[in-house]
Amino acid sequence: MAAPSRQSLLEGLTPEQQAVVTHERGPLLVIAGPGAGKTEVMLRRAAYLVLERRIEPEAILLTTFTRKATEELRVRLASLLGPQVERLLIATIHGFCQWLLEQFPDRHPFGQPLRILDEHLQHLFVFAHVEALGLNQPRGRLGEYIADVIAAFNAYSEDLVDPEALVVHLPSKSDDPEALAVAAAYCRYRRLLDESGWLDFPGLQREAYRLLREDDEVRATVQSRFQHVIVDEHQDTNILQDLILGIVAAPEMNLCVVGDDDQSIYRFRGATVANFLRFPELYPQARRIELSHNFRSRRPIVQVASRLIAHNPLRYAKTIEAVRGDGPEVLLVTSDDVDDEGERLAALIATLRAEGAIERWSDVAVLYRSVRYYAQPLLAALAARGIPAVATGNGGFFDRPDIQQLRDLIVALGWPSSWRPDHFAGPVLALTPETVDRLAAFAGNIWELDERGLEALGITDERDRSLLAGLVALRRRVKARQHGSILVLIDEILARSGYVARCIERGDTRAVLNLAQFSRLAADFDRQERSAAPFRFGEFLRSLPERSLDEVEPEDEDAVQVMTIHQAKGREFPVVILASLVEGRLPGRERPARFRIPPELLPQVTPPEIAARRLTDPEEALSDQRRLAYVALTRARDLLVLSAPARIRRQRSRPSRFLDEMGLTAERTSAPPVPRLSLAGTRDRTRRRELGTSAIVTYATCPLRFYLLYEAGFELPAWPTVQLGNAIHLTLAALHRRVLAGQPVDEEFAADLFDRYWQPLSRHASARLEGLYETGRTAVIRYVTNWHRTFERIVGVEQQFCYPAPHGLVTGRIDLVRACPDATLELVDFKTRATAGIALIRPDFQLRLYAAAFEQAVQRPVGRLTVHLLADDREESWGWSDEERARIQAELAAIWDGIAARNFPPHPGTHCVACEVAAFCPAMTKGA
DNA sequence: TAGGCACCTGTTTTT
DNA sequence: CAGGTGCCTA
Repeated sequence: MAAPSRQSLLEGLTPEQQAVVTHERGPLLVIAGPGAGKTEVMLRRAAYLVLERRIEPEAILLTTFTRKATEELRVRLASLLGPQVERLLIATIHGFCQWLLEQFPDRHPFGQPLRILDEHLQHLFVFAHVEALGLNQPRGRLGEYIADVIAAFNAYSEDLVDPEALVVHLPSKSDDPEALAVAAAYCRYRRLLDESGWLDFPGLQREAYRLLREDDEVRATVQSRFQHVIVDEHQDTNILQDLILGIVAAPEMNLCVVGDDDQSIYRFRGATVANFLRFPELYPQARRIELSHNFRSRRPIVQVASRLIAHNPLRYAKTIEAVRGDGPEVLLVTSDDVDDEGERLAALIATLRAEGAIERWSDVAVLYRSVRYYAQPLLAALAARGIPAVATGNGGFFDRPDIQQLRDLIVALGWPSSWRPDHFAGPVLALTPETVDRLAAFAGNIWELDERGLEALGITDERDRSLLAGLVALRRRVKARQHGSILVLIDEILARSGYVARCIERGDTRAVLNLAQFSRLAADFDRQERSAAPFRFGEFLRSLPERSLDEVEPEDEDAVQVMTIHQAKGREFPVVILASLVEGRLPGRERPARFRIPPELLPQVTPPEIAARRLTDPEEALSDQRRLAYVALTRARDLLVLSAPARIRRQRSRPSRFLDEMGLTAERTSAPPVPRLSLAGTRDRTRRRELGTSAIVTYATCPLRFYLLYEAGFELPAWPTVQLGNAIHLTLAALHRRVLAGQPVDEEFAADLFDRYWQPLSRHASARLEGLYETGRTAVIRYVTNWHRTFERIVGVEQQFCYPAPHGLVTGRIDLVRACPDATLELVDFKTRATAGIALIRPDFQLRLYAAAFEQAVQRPVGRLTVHLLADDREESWGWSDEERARIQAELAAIWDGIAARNFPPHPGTHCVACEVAAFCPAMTKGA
């Protein structure tokens, strides 16, 4: 691929955009309004630094807000930079902190690998330690209380509140016993975390900040590596994050922050637009560039939005130019109350489609401040008209009957007295009505029945009987504590009932996605709670805040997009309807956080006036909501519809003050005329994505397996053989690294390494695991004995690569790279399975894929591809030719097309015996 | 203008 | 369930 020239990096950009790309050194503030093309400009700047200024890619740090955004940046930058993109650090700020801690494992007490509490794990952690934290007297529901407490903990951490100082000084500032209890709990929480070696998300940042500040060597290393720091979405950084970035960029201050003060909507989570607004004050030498062309929205939309946001007192004043020119006027839909509003909006959407203003339902997005609470009337009205809609942020995960039945079954397996007859009647088991009746009439203990007993009960259906007998057997395993994990129970129930296979067969992808989410929830539980006790799992589920989990929706349907304004951020739609513009909803009533930090207790890093304003100023709260409305308005490309009900339900209410501020009056109107739109070129491009080689190989063997594992994201019980594979993999990687470092290795060293990597994985001792341990240990020792002659040829270990294929980015890691006598490279992949199992995973395809990707990335010819079969103590090799390169590229393109077309049929074959999702597969279960 | 009672309503979410 | 709003009364 030819590298883009300076010319092409600047092509098609406005002079302001070009100035951002070519800015030489020193702090740079980029104020980028909506639709200003900021992502493209940022990426071109990064590419420009590498290609024109000859900055090493490693010297560039690019941070953004979400992981999804980092993926998008990586994929898009790959088309400018090629495989070099791998060498830049593109990460969320959390990701950067994690990277930093991993770089310096001996400079902090959190070990390696880091154990990070994600959202669910943090909830579980607090839930598991309620009593130790002194929080066992919750006010209201336990789940809500834990959520509030966690919010307080995270706020304390991110504002660098010293826990000891908090308990000492809070009593003089506050007489709220609850707040005092939470402060004390925070102290214990921090101590518990430290003792157990877990890091929560704020802890990750706090620890990175501490290292950067207190450890001169870490700071010097990091500062000398990153000569350029580019920060996306800077208006949504919090105080701690901004401090971290400031230190990293400190020596030369090549700190480029990109953002829009008008789109800062994460205040409730600790983000401070002040970081962005104070940038010129903090760095007086900073250059300031405004990107004020809007390439997205028609002029009336830009005008209305600009008029609204001008009412915010603290902002950079800006004039935005609507490049796309004039368009239809903004529509105002009035209604009696929120039920009426739903009706009218549904009718409007139907009309838009009927009159050809839009071509697809998904051209329309309806935005609410809260989908959970506000969207029901619209969803009902759409459903009544048969208009498809997806509502993200609906909180309805546990409303699904299948999820309920699965949950009830699991709890009942461990705690039979929780069993109620109606738990039998659900879609997962799908028992016949007669069976359900018989079971409901039965007064005894179902778990004590065997197959004959079930027959005696009058259960005649053979499938029902064997399914129930299977559950009884499972209950016995649980009772004997032999089941291992909650994940095993889910897997067994889904496999025995055939529910997943039935869902796949009738195309119910929604069910599959939600079952996968349930499996992830259980995997989190298993990771934190080693008890595997169903009762505890039930308690955990009950402890989750009400409606805190969304029902997962399939993305690919053509459906009206109903979502929260927060979720719409960064996206665009031809038609946007901003609904429920009524006082009390947008703007809503400000409710202060349950546990507040007295500003006096904040450490000196925060200017007190900012701390105070962020937390308490009602004017700032209103500004925040105005920004929220602004974000919503500016999502629209062609048509913006505002909807203002006269009341919420019965109580009188007023139309949102924001309507006045936009210069619109909420006069009652009849149905507004529908304008004609020309939507040419407004379609979202299909998202180019990043795929690992293992995912691609999986698709190549069986698209359905790929779907279940990588699209739906099923968590499955770890098969013992997978444990073995992991341990061997880690062992060989460490062994090879040592060889590469020029240090001696022998059999004893290899065996010790294996012991180290095996032990943490074996929780339950069993004969099976003992056998696997012996197998692994032997294989590793034998490898050193018989293959040490190849060690001198090792030139790369666990070599990462990425390959910008035409359809997306392929990433992967090669176990081992050896030099060949003819100066070509040999790529080696280690396999634990015996030859019989090997044919099933297409190692030749995998290695050719590696070769195609790797030779691009390192620009050295690959001559030989090798699979090392540890179980058989032998290697198998292939050559690598132009012909094969062409073939693999064609195959890769076909795979990518298949994934993009969402084509996921099962591909049955001999490999199915080794497939962990065979029991979910219609092709397998039908035959059986 | 203050006080009391009835009635209504009910954030946002990423790492 | 709990806190706030609005209406009514004194």
